[in-house]
Amino acid sequence: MDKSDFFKNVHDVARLIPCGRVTTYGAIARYLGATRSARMVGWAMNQSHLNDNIPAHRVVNKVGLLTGKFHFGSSDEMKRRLEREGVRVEDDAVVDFDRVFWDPSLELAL
DNA sequence: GTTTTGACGGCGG
DNA sequence: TCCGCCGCCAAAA
Repeated sequence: MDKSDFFKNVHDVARLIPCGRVTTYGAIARYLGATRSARMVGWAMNQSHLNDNIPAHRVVNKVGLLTGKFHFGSSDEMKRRLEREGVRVEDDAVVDFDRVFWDPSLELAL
């Protein structure tokens, strides 16, 4: 188990996020057993554009804010993709975040 | 080679 | 409950 698998794992989990649901960096980090390494998840997501079919737009911070929107082509790209999947976004924040929240450590229930 | 920053979040005061 | 510091570790300056 190389440390580099952490990034791979992040990407793998990100692909498992169901359509119309969102998760958080911390949730993914916790699922990987690195509760305090949420930042690494964020960095891993930055690398996600190198891979295919990774819905990075479904990953937000714990308050439901679209903190990574600036990493997309345009700041509205992320919001638009989420809304396209049925996730309502208002003022760069996910509406009913608790309701659409998808926790890998809970849903995947390792 | 060292220093700073970063798509965050937990934990302490 | 609210505010602030620390940790995590990789990439860029």
